[in-house]
Amino acid sequence: MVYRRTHQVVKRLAARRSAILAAARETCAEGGMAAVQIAPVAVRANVAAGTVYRYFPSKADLISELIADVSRDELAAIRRAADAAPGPSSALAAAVTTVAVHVVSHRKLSWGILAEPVEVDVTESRLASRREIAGEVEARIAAAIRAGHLPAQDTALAAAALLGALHEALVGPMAPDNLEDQAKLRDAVQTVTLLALRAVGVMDARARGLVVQAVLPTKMAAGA
Amino acid sequence: MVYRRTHQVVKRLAARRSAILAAARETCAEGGMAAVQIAPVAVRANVAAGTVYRYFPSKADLISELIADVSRDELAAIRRAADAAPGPSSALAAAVTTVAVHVVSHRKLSWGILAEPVEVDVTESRLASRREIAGEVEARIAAAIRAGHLPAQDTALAAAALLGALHEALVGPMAPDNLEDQAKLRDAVQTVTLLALRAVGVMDARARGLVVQAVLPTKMAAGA
DNA sequence: AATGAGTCTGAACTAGTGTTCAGTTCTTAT
DNA sequence: ATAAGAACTGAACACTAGTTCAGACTCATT
Repeated sequence: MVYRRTHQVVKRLAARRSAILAAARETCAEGGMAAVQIAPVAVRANVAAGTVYRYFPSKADLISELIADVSRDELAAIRRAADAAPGPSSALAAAVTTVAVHVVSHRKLSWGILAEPVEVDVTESRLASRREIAGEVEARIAAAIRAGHLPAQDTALAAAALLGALHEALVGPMAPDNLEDQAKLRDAVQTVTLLALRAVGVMDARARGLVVQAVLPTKMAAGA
Repeated sequence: MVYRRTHQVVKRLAARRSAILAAARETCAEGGMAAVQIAPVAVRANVAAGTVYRYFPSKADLISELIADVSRDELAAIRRAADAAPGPSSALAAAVTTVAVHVVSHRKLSWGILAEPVEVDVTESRLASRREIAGEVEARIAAAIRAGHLPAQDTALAAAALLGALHEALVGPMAPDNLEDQAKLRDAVQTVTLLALRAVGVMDARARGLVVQAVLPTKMAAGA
């Protein structure tokens, strides 16, 4: 007798896998990466600890997938925002604003995905995630340069620096902790976006205009 | 009979303490923070594991002191460089350049001090360290603003963003890994310093001049 | 219904390190 | 020289989480 997975079973398995990943994501959003331990995640996903290992070979794999997952969403949001912009400069501004809004909206999650200490080795996955996001930003910078809106420069270094500025100022340990207030949060996003754009050579006055344009239509409390 | 510590003994104890800290520092510089474990550090300092605990209550304390120690040196170097500059703008450029040169010269150590995962909790100490450095940079930014060389802005956020840009571009996982080459390393430092200064509003042409001035006199391979 | 393959459970196992402490060695003061 | 306090040693201990696995359960096939 050959046992064959019925469609229903396949769906259930997929659902369970998603549930585990979702539980990990929620746990990370609430308590940071340190809280993402097998036992609590399993409880949250309504499975036993051992079951997690039927879906993910190890904790490192689970977290790596979590990172990839979150990055995928982030990247999609960046592309959507940038593609909707009228020109290369606004596209760059939109991309940067999107990142800024995302990280302030889910600070613990972002911190966990980006930089928070983890016991297991997820450097590979984090690196890939950063490369994806940085690559997208780099492409937008390059486009703005080609359009003559920015001075020629090392786009890879510029993209890395730009993202580093956003992250450190908005989600790092130095980030202001009173960002509960919507107005202040908005201010912070605008200020940092402005800084980031100036860094790559957008003229100050022009940058202000772009940032205001880009921030206004963005939903500040955009869901995951 | 009262045992009293003789001067010689006091000196030996202090020397041993320093030796342990130095061993920790070297270990971190070579293998990152992950390599800073009690046993290896003890071996390197020529003491037994237990002895470490006569000088530091716990590993967390040891690492915290290490972080404070490195930060102290860094801060001193920044102040020295900035104070030697002729005006507020050059002082800021000198400060930024100093940070850039330091981090690229000791990348593993910097990464370990700044952000590398550690098992024990050293967030307090890292936060303090960042606040010190950021505070100094912030003061220099504020001075340049007062002198009318920079537009008014949130100096705290600007300092955080500026340092974030340097760190991410030069020591983070995205940093180019071919920085062995002195020339490329120098280029990277210049490029990123330029970006950082532009971010806070230094005009592009002026920034180039300041950076060249600041980079030239700096010893690229400055010792710890 | 019976059967066997697939899946789930959760207590037990494992591994790697920080930490302790009884015994040893060194130093000081008489 | 000797006693007592201080410092040092390093093997043993403890703790924390990730991982495993034998048995229980569920589901597809005949």
